[in-house]
Amino acid sequence: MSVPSKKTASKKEFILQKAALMFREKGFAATSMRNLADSVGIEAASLYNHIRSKNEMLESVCFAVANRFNMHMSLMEADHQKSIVRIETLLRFHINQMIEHFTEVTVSDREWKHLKNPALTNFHHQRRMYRKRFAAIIEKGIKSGEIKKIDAATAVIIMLHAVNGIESWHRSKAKINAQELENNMVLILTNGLRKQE
Amino acid sequence: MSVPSKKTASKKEFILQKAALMFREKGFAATSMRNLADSVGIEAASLYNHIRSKNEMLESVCFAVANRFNMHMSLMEADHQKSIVRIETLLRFHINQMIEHFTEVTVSDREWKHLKNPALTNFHHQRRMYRKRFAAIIEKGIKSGEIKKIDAATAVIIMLHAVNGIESWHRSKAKINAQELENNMVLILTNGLRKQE
DNA sequence: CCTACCGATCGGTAGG
DNA sequence: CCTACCGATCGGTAGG
Repeated sequence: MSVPSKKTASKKEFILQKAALMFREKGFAATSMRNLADSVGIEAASLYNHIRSKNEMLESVCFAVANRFNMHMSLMEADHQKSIVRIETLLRFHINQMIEHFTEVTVSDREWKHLKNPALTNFHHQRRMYRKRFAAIIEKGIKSGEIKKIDAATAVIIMLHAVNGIESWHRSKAKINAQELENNMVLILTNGLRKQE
Repeated sequence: MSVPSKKTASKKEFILQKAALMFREKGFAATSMRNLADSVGIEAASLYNHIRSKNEMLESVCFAVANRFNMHMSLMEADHQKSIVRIETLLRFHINQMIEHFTEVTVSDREWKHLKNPALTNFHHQRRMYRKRFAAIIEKGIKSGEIKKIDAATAVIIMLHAVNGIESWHRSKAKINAQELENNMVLILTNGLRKQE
């Protein structure tokens, strides 16, 4: 049968999950199809009944993540809010995505450079566009006087990278809960560390 | 001659520089000794007259970086200053290291998981200790009332990861200069985004 | 989903 | 610093 049954469809999902886990733990290049097959419980050759190539799996992960962020950005742009509220909403979305889809988001962020063209160029372009849209929101807040006069592009890269710190939180033992983490991050990034007199 | 001459010593440095560049661009696992040999201009086998193994080169890079950060932390602990000043000094040091030693610092941060034991355990331990010392400085500032009551561990991971954003700045075309970047980062991270009324 | 296998490439060594 | 080569492993295919 060339039409995939429900069973093979979910098996493909299972393989993609395992692949994402290994890509995060060992990196894309250091993950072999034989490693992956072992963790799935089949022979390496059998993987190719479900997926086309190692690279196709990376594409699945990266674009699934990119789509979610782009969708959210479009939603936010349509709903008119004060800039400071939008920035806080964006931050909270990034934090939530990092917690709820930890493996996928981390793989997408760290391993996308191993994509091949045309996926590589496409992904890179989406990434730059997303940051431009983020910077535009901050610039609007500067013009309206809600936000300090800072370099918007610098603010964006700080926000986006700071959120990656959740990786350390994720692995930590004595950790605060997710809600506290979120509130602490938003507070530090929007209001800073220094106590106001 | 078993004693290396000045010439072979500097050739080793040259190889290590090229290796660091490739580790950053393609990742450690995706860099082959033949790739590296090509960029150095010799045969792959000849590399082994200068270095012992691929992994040894990664160790050189990672521990050179770790040593610099640990040294600076010890210097700071000896020089008594207000917490907020210390945090700002730490931040500026991280930013400067990221700019001045961009390749090495990035490789150390992103590829250290490919180290083998005992180097892996050693490096991991140094990393955790560094973050603890950083957190202790923040906690002292909270107790003295200079710093907001936030989770110190969260503040540390935000700072350390935010600084990695310099990678994006480094690749950017229309970029602000290094001093502006530093000042913007320190301002945003210590005083936040929101304009005070 | 498996056995059997492909050509390519890997890190590294022997010997000069 | 090179030629020649090692065993191991890579992503992927043929054929059932």
